[in-house]
Amino acid sequence: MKTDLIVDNVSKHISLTDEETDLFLSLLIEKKLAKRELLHKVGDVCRNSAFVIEGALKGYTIDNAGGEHVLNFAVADWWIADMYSLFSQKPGVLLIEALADSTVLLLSKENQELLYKQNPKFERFFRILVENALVTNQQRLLDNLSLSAEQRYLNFIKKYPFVLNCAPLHSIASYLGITPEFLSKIRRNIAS
Amino acid sequence: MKTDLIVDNVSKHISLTDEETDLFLSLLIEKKLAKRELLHKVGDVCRNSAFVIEGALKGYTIDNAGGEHVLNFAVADWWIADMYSLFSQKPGVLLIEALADSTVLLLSKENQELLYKQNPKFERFFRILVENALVTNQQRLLDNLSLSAEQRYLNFIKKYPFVLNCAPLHSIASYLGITPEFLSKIRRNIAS
DNA sequence: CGCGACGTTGATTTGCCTCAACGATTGTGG
DNA sequence: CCACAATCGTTGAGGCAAATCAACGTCGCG
Repeated sequence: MKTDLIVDNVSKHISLTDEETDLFLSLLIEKKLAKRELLHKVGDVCRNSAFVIEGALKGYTIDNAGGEHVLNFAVADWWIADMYSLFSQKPGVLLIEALADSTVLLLSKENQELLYKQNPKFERFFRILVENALVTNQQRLLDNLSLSAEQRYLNFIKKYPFVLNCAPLHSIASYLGITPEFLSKIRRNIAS
Repeated sequence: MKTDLIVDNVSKHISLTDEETDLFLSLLIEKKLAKRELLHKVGDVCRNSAFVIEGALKGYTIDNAGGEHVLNFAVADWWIADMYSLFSQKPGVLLIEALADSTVLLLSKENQELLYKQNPKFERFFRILVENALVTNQQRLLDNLSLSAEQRYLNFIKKYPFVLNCAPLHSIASYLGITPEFLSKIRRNIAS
């Protein structure tokens, strides 16, 4: 199991002894996903956080009219889950799907709670993780309220250039809150 | 100092002994704000979380064109801060302003860190607080991506009816991502 | 090979914005 | 306690950003 990435990820916010690292790693399960495979679907209770080792995923909803709305992407070194469902243990509202063949490490809700009990450091780590996610989300909300579609797209490719390589354009359009057709027109304008 | 409200708020997520409650309360500072007074402004480093005892506040940005964009409201029993600045201790991006004469309890960043060190329960409490804020934010993002302005307004008055009483309509319009004029027209349609 | 997913283009429509103007409140200095 | 200004909510006319609809070429894949 490739564990360097996740150990580094955790070590960015808390420092672990060798024993703590071993405990943490012992609670993870590796899972491979084929392109288009679902990690989570609407109505299921989300039992795991997923840390991406390789590949890419998207979290999204489907509205009454069948339209897809992308809440987030996740690539290597990112965490993803249906957080509403994970935190509340109620049926989830998201689909989480692999955009390419991917490998993730799963940490179950029970093991996460176990970590919290065993060592407050882990509670600290996940607090910081969620804090950062919240700030990123707030900034995205403000961007959606204040910027044009073209400015949002330019922000996006500056902030997440690597996502351009693994996510189809219509998913990026959905993430930005516009139609694929309009994104196509934006890209034409920028190119010229 | 009126402390029942905040003790209840904390007790929703963790259970405290009398000593822990006393410690927590001893770290709070009461602050009164007049209508239009700022709790935080752009460029300042945010040094406190604020818990609202009475009144109402809004957190917002001002764009290059002078337009106001409301990120969030806070009424009694809610927490508010420039979270980007609070977490990173870098200069903030938000204005936080009292919509009416208000009373808040301030918990400084240092005291918050002190609580974390003294007792992991508090780290747990704030983790859960941020988790809930994140989920609410994600839902709002999805609503903005998938619903019409009218549907967002109807959602808003259903979810936060009490905010209608204390926030001016142009701030609510800004929160919803529309102009005051258009909100006015939506309200006319709904009334008929 | 043939089908479905993807990205693009053009024509048309629409949800929401801009601008300008108007009463009704609120609040504030003289 | 009044006069005047500022804020607030609303209305209508006109405009624009982005959606919708329909069509087409390309590619990867079963």
